[in-house]
Amino acid sequence: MTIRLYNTLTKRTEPFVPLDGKAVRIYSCGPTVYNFAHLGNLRAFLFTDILQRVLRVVGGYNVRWVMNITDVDDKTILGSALCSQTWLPEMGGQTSDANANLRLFTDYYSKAFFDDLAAIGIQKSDFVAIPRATDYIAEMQDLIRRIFDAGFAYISEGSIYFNLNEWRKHAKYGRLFTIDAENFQQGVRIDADEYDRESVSDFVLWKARKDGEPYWDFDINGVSLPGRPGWHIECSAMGQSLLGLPFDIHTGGVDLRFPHHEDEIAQSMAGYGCETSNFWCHNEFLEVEGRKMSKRFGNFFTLRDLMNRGLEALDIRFAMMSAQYNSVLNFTFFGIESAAKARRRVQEFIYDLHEPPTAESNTVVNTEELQEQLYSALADNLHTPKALERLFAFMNENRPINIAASSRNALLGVFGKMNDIFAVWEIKPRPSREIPEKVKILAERRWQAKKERNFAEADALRAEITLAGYAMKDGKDSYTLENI
RNA sequence: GGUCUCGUCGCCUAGUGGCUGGGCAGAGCUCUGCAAAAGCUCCUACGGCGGUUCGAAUCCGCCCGAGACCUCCA
Repeated sequence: MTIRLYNTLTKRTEPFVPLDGKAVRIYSCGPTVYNFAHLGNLRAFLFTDILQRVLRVVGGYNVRWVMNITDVDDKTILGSALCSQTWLPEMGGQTSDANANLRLFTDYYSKAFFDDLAAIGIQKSDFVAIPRATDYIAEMQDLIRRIFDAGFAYISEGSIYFNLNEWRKHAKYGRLFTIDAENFQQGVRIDADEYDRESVSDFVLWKARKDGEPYWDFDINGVSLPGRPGWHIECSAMGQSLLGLPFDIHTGGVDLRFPHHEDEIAQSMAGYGCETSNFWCHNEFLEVEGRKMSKRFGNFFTLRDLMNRGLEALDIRFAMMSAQYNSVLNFTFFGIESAAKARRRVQEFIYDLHEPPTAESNTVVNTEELQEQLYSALADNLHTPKALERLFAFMNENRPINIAASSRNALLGVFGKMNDIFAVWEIKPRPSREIPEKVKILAERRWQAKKERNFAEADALRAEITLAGYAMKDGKDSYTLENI
């Protein structure tokens, strides 16, 4: 099925076709590993996960997915510096080698990042590579040399800058974002950078070494410029190295459109002489309890924070799918509860489909039509809310018990396909719970007591069963025991 | 100041000019000593004011309100 995606480059929703007609090459801006992933990060990663899953399952494509890890920047350097407040004992012992400290620090958060990915159902095996920026320093330097040789970079105070004024004479700057240079609000963050720049809008390609900070040697144009890469250059170099330019889809949060992605386009065009990506797809931000997530508002959460509160990662994954990726999502605790219940309802439906049919099971289901509806919703710019609506509408119209045996496998197939994308259910029979013998006996005694209308005794036994961690649910002629 | 997005049932999220979207919450019923689960039923909203139209939540205008981005925050 043809998939349509909103392309920030053309500002239109367009049918997607891989450039080489076969495999889809996706590059996603990954995390800067200076802290644990927060909800906003998760939304960005989940968006790309859904994207690549839809391309595989609905589009039938092979996908080559790369997500980078930024392990060198101001924050990671700050965090790994000697005497840093954020250095944890678990990271190991610091030495006088700043590069080694940086590695220890970012290793720690990279590992945490992979754990978080696994928790929210993103499989490492779906990536062809998860490159770390510091493993591609040579490639970045090569690109910087190319840009310099092409005349679009200059050296100042030991740093190298991209010359935007020069670049603007050759190409459009502002492909993803309407840039009105006259109206840049002056003075907010500009002063934060102590390096000299020719123009206020030039961005750094290579930052001069500072005392006590990590650095890499770099010889360019006959001079030695020890230092470290700028942020934007990382993605350009890794994208080219691992996927080749132009690739099919570049993803990231809306905030990255400018300047990060804009600069990436300029760099790659200036240095490699080619476009970066055919499609640019950006996920919107999320709000938490109606406000922008911020420590100031007390609504800033990492995945770990939420799991420590007893929330399930897959409920969070499911909740994120209740809004389309390119609209602002209001993340609330009530919303998580809603998501948890809705998710469980689907799971129960799947379990029930595995139960043996009865005499009532004679509804033949048009599974092709259902799948078509679900697929076309997802193919429509990853419209997960629409797909879920169709799924629930179907469930409302059909009870599992009534569905004919002949339809069940096909229907489970459809649910399986959905789960290949949503990845929050299990497609198998209801697991039989191992109930401790002790609890079984208590339950049996209570059932007897109840039949004898000895309710005081029954209630006492129910309390014991509850204490043991089980809920006893009475039916008409039998009861069930469930884990609490 | 510039650019842009959005205001839908208690909450969250869809939406086509006309045929009451979905989830969660809530209400009633069935069931029922209690509790829970499950099933059935109900819950007709679209920021305000004008306009276009036979008909608008959906198109146009104005207003009000919320939010985002504007040089390294996903």
